[in-house]
Amino acid sequence: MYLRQRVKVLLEQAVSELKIEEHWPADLTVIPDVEHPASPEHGDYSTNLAMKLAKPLRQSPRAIAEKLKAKLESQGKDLWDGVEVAGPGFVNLHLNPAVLAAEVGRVRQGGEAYGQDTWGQGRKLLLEFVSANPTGPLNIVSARAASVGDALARILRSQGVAVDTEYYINDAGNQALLLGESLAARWKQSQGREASLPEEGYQGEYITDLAQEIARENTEAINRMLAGPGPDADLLAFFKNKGVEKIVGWHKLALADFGVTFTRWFHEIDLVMPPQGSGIQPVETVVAQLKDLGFLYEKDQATWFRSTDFKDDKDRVLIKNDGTKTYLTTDIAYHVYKFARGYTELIDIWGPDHHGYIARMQAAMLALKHPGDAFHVLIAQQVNLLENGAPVAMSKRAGVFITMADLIKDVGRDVARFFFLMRSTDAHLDFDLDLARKHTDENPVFYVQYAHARICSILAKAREEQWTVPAPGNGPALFEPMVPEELAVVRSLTAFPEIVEAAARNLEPHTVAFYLRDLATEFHRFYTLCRVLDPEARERSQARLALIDAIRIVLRNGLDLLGISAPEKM
RNA sequence: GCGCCCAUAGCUCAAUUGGAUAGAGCGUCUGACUUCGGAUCAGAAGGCUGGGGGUUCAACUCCCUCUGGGCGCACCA
Repeated sequence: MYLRQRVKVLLEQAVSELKIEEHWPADLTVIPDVEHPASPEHGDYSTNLAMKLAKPLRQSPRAIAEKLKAKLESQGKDLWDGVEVAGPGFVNLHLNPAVLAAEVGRVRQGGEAYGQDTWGQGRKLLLEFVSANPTGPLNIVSARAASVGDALARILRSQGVAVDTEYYINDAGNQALLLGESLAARWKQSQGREASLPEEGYQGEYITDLAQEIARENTEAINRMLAGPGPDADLLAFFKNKGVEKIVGWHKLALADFGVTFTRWFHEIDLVMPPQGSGIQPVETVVAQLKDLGFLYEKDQATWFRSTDFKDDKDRVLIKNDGTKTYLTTDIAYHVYKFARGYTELIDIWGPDHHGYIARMQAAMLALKHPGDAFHVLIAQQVNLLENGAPVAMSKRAGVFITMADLIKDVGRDVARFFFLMRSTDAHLDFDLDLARKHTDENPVFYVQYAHARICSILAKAREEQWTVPAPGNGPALFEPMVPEELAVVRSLTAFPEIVEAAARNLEPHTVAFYLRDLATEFHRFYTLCRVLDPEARERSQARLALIDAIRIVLRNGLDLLGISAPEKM
């Protein structure tokens, strides 16, 4: 049990005892907030419990705080250096430095598992992200979504949540058709035949290149089609299928280069025509369900879903008057299929242009009786690439843009990931390419990695010089009193599990990135002021070796949660 | 016009989800090791948290309103 959890338990015990002794109402339920005060004078932990109880108990917060203080003092005697009531009714808890020192051993004993927890066990979650149309290379927003999704998966898993990740390939709709038409047109043009790109077709140069590539690899098949009964239709379908396959291949490659893998790549087409034995309910089933539930109606020869029953702005068409289904229809079926596979929670990460889409999908999930909190959408906001202080102009339509693969090649995997994870997901992000390219102290990712490498270097030197590094768990405790820099860094170490837990609960991976930067700062400060290997003070040196080893572990574990490497040398 | 997101130091962003004196990085200025990695550290300057009103012990955080930005508002995806 991590430190704060122990404090919470003590607090809960105190309340339940006071309930009896003070005749507090038995049905009194409070969840104690135990937090780190902003100011160190206010202790290691502090709770606002007394203020929260003031109203239901009709007593002054300070009086309640005094009672809590007395209880805590007697119960956790060996934990505290002091307990005090402060301000309007805070109870501030100062930890005994020996307790803090012991945490170093706990970190080292935990090793890779330090920071992991089990409260998420029993949750079965499907995280869907990127899911870009297979009509062109992945863009920068996809890179951001990939960073966030992958980090979230790692963070949630570390808390015991069973997470699968999935990529949805939109290969059954208009966009895929347009891709096929664009490819076919470009190929025909290359053959000197009359053809023009469709109105909304894809114009990028990669289309022309891809068309050539497909033609080159499939000359026989194409010749057969040309000689067949319906060459145009055959060619369209052929180029569509081959094009999607190729582009999905690009996506897989770019993501693999980025260190992002998915449990499953799911094809939209499988909902339209479920493969034999797949157990997938075709999209019509969902339409029928919604109809049975009374949420559908006919208007203007189309079938509408009354999503306004669930707070959507307007009702949505599911089946168009030409008989085909909208994107939403298949997407609803997809999400139903996610639930059908036993996932109790769905999280989707969407691009900024889809936020208007959230309400209708939530409406559908509610209509189909899935609890409102079982489906959650995160928006990965827009990314502006900056170069020489000015935005990099990009136009997807014209095919002029920097792809995810370009970016990774340019700045590297670790830098790209860290930059994306330095911002909260739903905030716009300015990505400074010049800064990202710099391998200097200005680049924040190196600051954190450098701390790790520096520690590894000291540990290597210690081995070289035959220092004994105390074994995890039973090494000498840090001597007392610890200097302020040591105390500060140990406090940061004890906060790590709390940070990861909060990041998982709130789906905010960026807090881990901020934490790591702060921890690196604490270490660098400690390093500057405190010599680790000092022949004049062997015992203290051993304690400090244990300390930096604990820091190393937390830095590595934290970087790992973000999918970023922890180099031993730089 | 309607809906959602955003507005915090010169710039880019945090703020433990309603907690105590709003914090970092970059930039600017001033400093620091003869020794474990200077990709480092210390200090200074910098703020009416866009404006106004409200809710309460407590508001950057919640509610209302105004201003200024972004994005949506398809029988596209």
